[in-house]
Amino acid sequence: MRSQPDILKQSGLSVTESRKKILDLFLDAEGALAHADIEKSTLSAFDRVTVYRTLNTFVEKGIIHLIPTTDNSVLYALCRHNCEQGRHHDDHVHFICSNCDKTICLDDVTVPQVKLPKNFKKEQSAMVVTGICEDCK
Amino acid sequence: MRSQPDILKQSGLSVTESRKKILDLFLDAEGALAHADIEKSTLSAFDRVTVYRTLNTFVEKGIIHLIPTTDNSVLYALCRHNCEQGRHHDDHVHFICSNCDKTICLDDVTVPQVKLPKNFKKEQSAMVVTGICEDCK
DNA sequence: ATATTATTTGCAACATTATTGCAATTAATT
DNA sequence: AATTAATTGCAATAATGTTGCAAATAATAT
Repeated sequence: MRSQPDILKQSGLSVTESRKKILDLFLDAEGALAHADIEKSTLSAFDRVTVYRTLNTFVEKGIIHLIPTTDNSVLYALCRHNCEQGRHHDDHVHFICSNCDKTICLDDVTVPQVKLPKNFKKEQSAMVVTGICEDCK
Repeated sequence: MRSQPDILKQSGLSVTESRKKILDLFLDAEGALAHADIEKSTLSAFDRVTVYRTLNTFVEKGIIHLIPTTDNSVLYALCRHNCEQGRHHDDHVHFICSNCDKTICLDDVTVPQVKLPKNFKKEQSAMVVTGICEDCK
């Protein structure tokens, strides 16, 4: 298993306290994290701005990916598979539990292909399923 | 074709200027609208707060539905099919053009079923495809 | 190991987006 | 037309996100 310094170096990033700590949170998290979760977990050890910048950097480098939501929130989750900068192999379904509100990456459930109307060209597709997760059942 | 007063009355809502106007915008729109679009289109005829409240009310009543996005934006689109309060038959794929940024409801493309892991219970599912739309091709 | 260079961080200020209470207005009901 | 109920606008507040710049830290070269 790769350590945070490895992951950071592989992405060409300086290894800093905040990046290590935030990456740790993702490695430990079962599901997705929001900016607010990270601020809470780090007990404001870092400035809000640092958290924003770190998350953006991680997305750019393909360490984490964005998850679609229907409210005005931004959710991030680790790219478990081999994502590269820019091109994500983020082809799994996301599950949002309507009871505990956790967002879980269903890494083994692949987003199915759909046939688009003529003259539409697909780049990426994402799928979000809401319902009751295994823990809340 | 139903007029805005009909739609509003059927949902048990008072017929007001702002609701008629905002509903009109959705009826005319080809795709999805954001709060900002509505403020722009109404040229600030209504207070921002009214727009927020109207959109929330429309979602509650099943007149419009939310579309998942990966940025911190909230997108709304008309429920073309027979949505009821609470239960949406919002089973079509949404397409976001990465060139013109428009969001289009692909009413004829149904969200495919996926098999969830054991102990997950599905309620709703949504799918968003990004790419180049027919107009930008 | 230390000095230099490059990168990152924190602070302050600002911008945008969203929410709440309450009085005034408008719509629905009698 | 009068009464009641619902909606709106305003003001204040909260939450969320961005930018410039100096100080601090990490990476690199000596």
